Amino acid sequence: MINAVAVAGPTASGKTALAIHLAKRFGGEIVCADSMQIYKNLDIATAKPTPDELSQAKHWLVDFLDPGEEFSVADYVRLAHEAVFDISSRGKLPVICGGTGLYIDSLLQNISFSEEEYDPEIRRELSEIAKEKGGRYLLEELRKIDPEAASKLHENNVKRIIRAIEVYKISGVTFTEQNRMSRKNQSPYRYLKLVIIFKDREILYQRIDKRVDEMLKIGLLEETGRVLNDETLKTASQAIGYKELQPYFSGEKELSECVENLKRSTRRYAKRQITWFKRDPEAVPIYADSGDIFAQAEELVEKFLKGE
RNA sequence: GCCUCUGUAGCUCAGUUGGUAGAGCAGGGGACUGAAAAUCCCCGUGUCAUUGGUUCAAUUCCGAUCGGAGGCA
Repeated sequence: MINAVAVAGPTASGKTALAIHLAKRFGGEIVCADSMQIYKNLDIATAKPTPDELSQAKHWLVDFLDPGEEFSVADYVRLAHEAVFDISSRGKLPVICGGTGLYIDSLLQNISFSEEEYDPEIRRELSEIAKEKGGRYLLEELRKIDPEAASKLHENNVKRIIRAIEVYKISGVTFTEQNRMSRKNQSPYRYLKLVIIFKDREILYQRIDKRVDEMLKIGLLEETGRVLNDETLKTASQAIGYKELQPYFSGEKELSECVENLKRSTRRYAKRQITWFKRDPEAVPIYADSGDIFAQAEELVEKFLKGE
């Protein structure tokens, strides 16, 4: 079994600083678990670790992918396993840090993803059908092949319906069955998953507002201008920041209004992250509004490394 | 000082020809296996400013008081 520590939590909760602290304290290296910080050139909006922070601990999977490239959990898990194995093989402690719950859990729980099991062509066709006949129709199609998956999806969630049908069309295995299979391989990790919690959400929201203002000061507008001109962007164009500021660049809205929207989007994102993290019974909470998260985390990691 | 308008959910407001009220936004809860910073679902009780009066019944009508906005001088 490989020991690994994960630092999770909502955006602006202080994950980056905590992970660096733990890496220094326990001889660790950081593996990023953030779906946006992986991209090159998107620095400010993604709150990527600064050059100074990057120099304090070795980081993996940050700032390495061209923003024109597509990326998915499957890609992430493959690369992250490699990184964790590499770190561990040299006697260092892998510290997985990021806000993308799906990535963290898929890695730690060793969810299996087979090769090449997605097809943009099928997605395009299915989304055409959804547009013409509606999500309800697609959902009924799915019900014929995988009633269990269909029962869990709402007709408006076209993206998920499409994915479930796609899996069956490509592999002949239902989405439900495929998910079951994906959990068959035991995890090679013994892990401690820390989650930063704010009991008083207002405090987190204040930090978010402050950080957005800070991003604007250090050049978020310039970065956004560059990003908006780049039409090759795929996944990266979904990053919070650029899409909220876009109406300012097109002259449709005042900057102040866009900034408010950006703060709101970030708050809502944080809320979704909180929902994700708090349902995991394995997560160990550390409380950010009632004390020193460094000290709390250190103590927990020490115990974990000792074997309990 | 006088006149007019106004005071209803955190905010902006609607409404009840008198039977204790509802939208948008904000916010809250939840789902989540190849786009996940994405995608999707669910959630509106609040001293109807305060205080008297009329009434079987007042947030709704009347008076006073206290806020706010505008006008006159």
